[in-house]
Amino acid sequence: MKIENTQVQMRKGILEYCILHIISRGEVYASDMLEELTSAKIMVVEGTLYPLLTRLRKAGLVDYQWVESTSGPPRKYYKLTEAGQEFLAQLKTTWEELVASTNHITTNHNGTVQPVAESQKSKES
Amino acid sequence: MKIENTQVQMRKGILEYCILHIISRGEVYASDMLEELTSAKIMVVEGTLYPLLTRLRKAGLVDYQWVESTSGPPRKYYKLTEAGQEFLAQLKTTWEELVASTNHITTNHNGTVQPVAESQKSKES
DNA sequence: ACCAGATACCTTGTATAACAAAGTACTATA
DNA sequence: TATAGTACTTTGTTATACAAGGTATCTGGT
Repeated sequence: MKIENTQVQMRKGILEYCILHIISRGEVYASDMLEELTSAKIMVVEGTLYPLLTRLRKAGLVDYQWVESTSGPPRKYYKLTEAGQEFLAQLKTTWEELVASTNHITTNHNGTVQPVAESQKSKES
Repeated sequence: MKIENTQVQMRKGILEYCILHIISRGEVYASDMLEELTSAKIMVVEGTLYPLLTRLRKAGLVDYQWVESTSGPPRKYYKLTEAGQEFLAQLKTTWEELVASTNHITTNHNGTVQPVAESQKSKES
């Protein structure tokens, strides 16, 4: 079990939340998102972002329009749909509850368990 | 894309962190953990917890001993190994950074993007 | 006109992990 | 010796992050 795997797991879901948030603040294209996520120290790569954006679009949470660039190929500028805004609001609740729950557990909300008495121990198998 | 999926994703990784934390506070067996996680509103089921505990043990992060119960079959009481304690410390850092990064993005750390001018828009494809 | 480099987006294959559901095993009680 | 309750295990399914490689468009130099 590598620490990297767990870190990846932790990012999952949060990524979706962060991306919806970034899109909610104004129209952006993929490189904008990558830049913002990277500067916030949330690692993402293209191979993760593009399929995620496709999933969000297929689910009707985001929509995009092609916009020509003055310095390269056209870009897909994304924005939230109405359904996306509702979804984001739900995610916000989920996230906040999850952080609260985690804090509850990790801030030594202690006192439930006692060490097992030697006399009760059975043989190791 | 169902909200449940994203909620599941969000729990991933966090779960591992919470379980290691619970184990770090004293010897517990699976039902203890389920109870604590449930009361903290973090949903888990047996089919998730047991394989996770097996993974943690194979990775040398936790260890257990069989302890006879006065009211049923014997139980596996888990505790952290030294490697598990180090791992937990690393996870703590990862988690805190992730919360900070997410807050950074979601507390409208705004101002990067402008709406796209109508004149720049290309035709929808 | 052509080519190199930069930019933007897409696809395929692999590995991991949560979950549902069904199964095994042990204990106490009637 | 059934029955119920507790504890632990396993199998199959599904979702998704990521690495790596691919396609398409535009600009600037020659």
